[in-house]
Amino acid sequence: MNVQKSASVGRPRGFDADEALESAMRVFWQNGYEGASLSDLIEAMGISRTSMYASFGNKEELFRKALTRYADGPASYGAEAVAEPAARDVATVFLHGAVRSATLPGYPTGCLSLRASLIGGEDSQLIRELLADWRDETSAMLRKRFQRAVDEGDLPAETDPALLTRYLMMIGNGIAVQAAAGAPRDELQLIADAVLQSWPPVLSRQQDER
Amino acid sequence: MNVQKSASVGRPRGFDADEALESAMRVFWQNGYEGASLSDLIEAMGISRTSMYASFGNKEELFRKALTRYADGPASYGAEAVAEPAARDVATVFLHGAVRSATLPGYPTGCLSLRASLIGGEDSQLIRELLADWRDETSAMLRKRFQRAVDEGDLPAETDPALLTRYLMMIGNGIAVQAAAGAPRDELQLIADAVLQSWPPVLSRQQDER
DNA sequence: GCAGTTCTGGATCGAGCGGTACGGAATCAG
DNA sequence: CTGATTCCGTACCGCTCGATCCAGAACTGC
Repeated sequence: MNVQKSASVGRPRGFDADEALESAMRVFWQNGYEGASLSDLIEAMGISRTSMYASFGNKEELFRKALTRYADGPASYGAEAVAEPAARDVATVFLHGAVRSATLPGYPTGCLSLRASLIGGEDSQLIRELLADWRDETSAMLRKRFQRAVDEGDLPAETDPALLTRYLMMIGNGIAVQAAAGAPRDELQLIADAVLQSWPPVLSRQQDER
Repeated sequence: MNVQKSASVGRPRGFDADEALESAMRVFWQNGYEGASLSDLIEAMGISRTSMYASFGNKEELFRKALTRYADGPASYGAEAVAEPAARDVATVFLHGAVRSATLPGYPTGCLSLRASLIGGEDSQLIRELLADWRDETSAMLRKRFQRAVDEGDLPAETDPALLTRYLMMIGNGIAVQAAAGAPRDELQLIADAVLQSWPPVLSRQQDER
């Protein structure tokens, strides 16, 4: 399932599979799944088509591996956030992580998941489902964490953990889009701080405020 | 520049150009620019390739016309918002419009601009610039409106109109992404109301709150 | 040195892309 | 009816897409 190991016998591999995957991740991050052609990918990876297929399977599997690398690297802030001791800290780490990840120097701006998933023809259906699954995993983590916070009295008893999660993910998505549109890190940082100033948000299902 | 009018002499056009453009808009909305192939488009429009080229020019011009239709129709809430009498009303109309537009029954969820612009190869560079220009127009409208509100004392004197605009656009983008991810309208409505509860946001450039 | 195995680069595949050429169909003015 | 004009459907263009074939290069064990 993982990257094909270079065998002990036979001609040794002429490139570093880890560096090649890093390069592929950046191309997918910049151009999305369909927007990244094989020619783009192998040029950035510095290897030939044949080597890519031998080492990574095909384009779809290459993307899966690049996404795993992304989730464990630049986008690991979700897992870090839920480990925080208080709900407010969870939100703080999550949003600051979103800002940092979306404006990493030397990397494309915004979020790989968003860039790759929003659009596409029928053939990238599997990719969109893969990315939806990944986002659902993050959502589930946050929801359980906020449920725990409610149980512990860390959040008001009437808090809806699922809705609060959606609120936080929505802000994170907005940050990623603005970063992709060219917003500088310091402005996004100020915006994230402003959002955190009114934590927790007033998400009442009962009354309509307007 | 606009849709080629059907001439007075010769064989009359066998389809309604307005209905065809509406169908094309939906396909672009659903699949983005590159994700919508000519075959998809003409099938949805119910016309042949030749008729599309004769009436709309080419794929890029068809998209431009679909975008204009989108901006004047489902996405006209930006222009409506800046006509409101107070800054708070501007934000309210803008966010409620974003929620409504992103969850219109019978239309794709989310925002056409986002779906079409986030990714793509080099050939869709012009399209991304076109969409960036459109978003910049909306930004400029809001910024000027908020500047006026500051001048009129409707907003605190230390408010940065550009940053406040970015904040509002960021929330709108987040709503669109969440809608595209399947969030129901009522949840997004609650989230938008929660954002509006803490209006105006505390966007101080001077002090860092953390 | 020699077989066996693995990696590599170039040529190439079928499919789908956006776009076009062309002849027939439908309508106008006379 | 005739000729001019315009619309429409089919077949096709060159190109790029993801993916594969194949011969040769580079390494290990013997």
